[in-house]
Amino acid sequence: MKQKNIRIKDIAAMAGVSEGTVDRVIHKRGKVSSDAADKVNKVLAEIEYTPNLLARTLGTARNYRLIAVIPHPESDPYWKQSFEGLEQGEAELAQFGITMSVERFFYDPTKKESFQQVTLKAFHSKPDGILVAPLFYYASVPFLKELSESKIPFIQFNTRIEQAKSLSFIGQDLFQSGRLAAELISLGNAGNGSYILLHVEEDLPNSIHLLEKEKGFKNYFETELAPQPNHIKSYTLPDSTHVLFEKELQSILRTPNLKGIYVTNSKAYLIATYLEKEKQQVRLIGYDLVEENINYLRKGMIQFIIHQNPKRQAKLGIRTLVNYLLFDKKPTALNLFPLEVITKTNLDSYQI
Amino acid sequence: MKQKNIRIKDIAAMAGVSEGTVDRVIHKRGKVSSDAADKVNKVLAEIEYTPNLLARTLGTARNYRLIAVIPHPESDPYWKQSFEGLEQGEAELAQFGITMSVERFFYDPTKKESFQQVTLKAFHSKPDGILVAPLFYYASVPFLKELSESKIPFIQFNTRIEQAKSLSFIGQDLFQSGRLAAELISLGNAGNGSYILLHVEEDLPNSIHLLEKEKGFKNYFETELAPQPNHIKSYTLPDSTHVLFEKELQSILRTPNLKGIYVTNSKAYLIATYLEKEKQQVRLIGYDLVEENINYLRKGMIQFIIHQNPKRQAKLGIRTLVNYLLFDKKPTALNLFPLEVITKTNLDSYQI
DNA sequence: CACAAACGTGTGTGCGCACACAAAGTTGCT
DNA sequence: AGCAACTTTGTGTGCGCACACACGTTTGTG
Repeated sequence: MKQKNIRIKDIAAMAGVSEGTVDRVIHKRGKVSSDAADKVNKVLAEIEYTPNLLARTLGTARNYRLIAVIPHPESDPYWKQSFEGLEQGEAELAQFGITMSVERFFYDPTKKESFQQVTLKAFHSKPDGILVAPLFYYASVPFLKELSESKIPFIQFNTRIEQAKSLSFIGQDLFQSGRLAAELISLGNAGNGSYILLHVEEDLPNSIHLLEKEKGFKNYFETELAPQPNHIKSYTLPDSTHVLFEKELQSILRTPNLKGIYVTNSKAYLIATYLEKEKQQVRLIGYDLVEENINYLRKGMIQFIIHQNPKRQAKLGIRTLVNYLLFDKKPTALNLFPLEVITKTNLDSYQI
Repeated sequence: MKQKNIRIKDIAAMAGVSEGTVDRVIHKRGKVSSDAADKVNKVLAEIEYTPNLLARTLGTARNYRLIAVIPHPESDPYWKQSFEGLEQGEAELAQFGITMSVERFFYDPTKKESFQQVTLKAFHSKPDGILVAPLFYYASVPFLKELSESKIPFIQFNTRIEQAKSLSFIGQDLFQSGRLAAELISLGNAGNGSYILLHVEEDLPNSIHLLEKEKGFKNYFETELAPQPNHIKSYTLPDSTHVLFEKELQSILRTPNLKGIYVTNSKAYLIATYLEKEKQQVRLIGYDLVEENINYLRKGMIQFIIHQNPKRQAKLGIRTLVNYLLFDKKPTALNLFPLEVITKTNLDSYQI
């Protein structure tokens, strides 16, 4: 005879008290004599009570309000994918009859002020939980601190502010990401060569995440390929519409013995366009499955894309917040996503 | 004012009938006058009714019995991971108070007879659903046909028998997998060279999945690297304890201008051991994150591992069957997993 | 035309839990 | 002792759905 799932009712019977008392003990609502509490706790210690999540949620499910703070989806295809992840996460909830609204607050990823403005608004609307991509370090610190102090649970994703006491961080280890890029760019290129690291269209001082990648990239060459005399240089390129963009890129491409270029964000396609025009053969590595990158990956102008899976990150963010709010499930503090390597050949297997 | 989630009760009110009638229409239980049915259908057409899965499951949830047919977990670390995936999937269910048992039927992956025996047993126990890894082609075809005929829903994973009418296939595109291996093995190796494809400890004629990989591997060289004069050869190696194993491997490793070896299963570490002993530098590519492979990946003796994520495959298999049985959700016929590329550097990001 | 069978429809119950509220028991104080 | 004020305990209700069952209506048959 199988031991069926144990219900509160069963526990009550075993302990010789009423269901209400068991409920009070489990939820620590007080108003229980130490005598009764002991009896219940004794039973709870023996058996392993796992509440039925279905029943729990069905009965309760008040209206939660979540806020997601991310860069504007139109600012970059990458953030568009995050946005879609939010939508998927929300749809998933609807299935379970959970009326949980996910409001989206967008900011301009190139403007710190825009981020500050939006986070202020988010904070004041007092949501039940927040999912935030804190791109700007100095603007994020006080905001996240405020959240902690007012006990609004929040999850960081994509970029991590370490000292913030978030429920969880969802994203990748960017230092390792840089190391991976270095490994892939140097693979099979025995002997000495020059490698370029490019930050394109970015406000570098404000972007810890890019600097992390740079550190990792250089670290790999130092630790793994030390005896080989490789030259690593990093550059920052302005907006591609800027007059200087082309000029500076041209001079970069004239680096002697240039073996590879590592673009630290999703803009590798800008470089690929150039290489194609000049018919120059250099190994090119970038980030994110955005359409332009995919095209150049297919053509063979980009060899590797490191995929961050923004969609899955956002979806998991929503799911994690829900689990916390509804089911009282504490997530792991660090949820590091795999560093996914995409090539021309396995690309299709990653398309949904 | 927000439109709350629409319930059966609401539909009943809108259509001017009772809840029971709506229920009968939705579930096509008959016993409804065409008059009443029309009214309900009209309402259903206007709104988008999404039943509350929580409530639905809570009320029903009879005891389902699933059977998983996989190679014995001790036969190979790979199958151990599948096994763990089954466990995780089952644990997930328990949370929701769903009493669904997942019985495991194991077979010896090197013995067709063992597979036949186990599948027969599985079939006769008349479960509500089956999850099967059909490694043996000829033994699988009649079994899967029987399942179809007796309307037992089943899901194939890992290996796919195309003509079988399974609910879904969960796994990878093995042809592409071979192509990917070819791309990675040839990367940066300009010019001509010799590449070896190795089937280790396998009963080749019975293993379509390995032949698919071989086809893909060769296809890549033909289509993508055609002008380069590369030599591709494939070999089959016996059990590593066999006297011939060492001898044959030695002769293979003496192939002139040998650039890379592609091992089509999880046994790449056997080759790595050898290369290490002989201090030979050859690019080595294999499958699966089993411990021995991981060690050699860390040492740099194996350059790439293609990861099949057996754990996630198995977990998803369970989940898919549950969704089908409990929620009446039809899965996609083909659920192709990404071909994940693991290197020394991104390995840690894949470890859980 | 009466009465049974077939059909159509509405109501009731339980799934397991959370939470509100009523009932019972205890204590303190005059 | 008597009563208020508090503490502890038990019972009831609803979440949305599936399904059983009872009631009401139509149709068929002798």
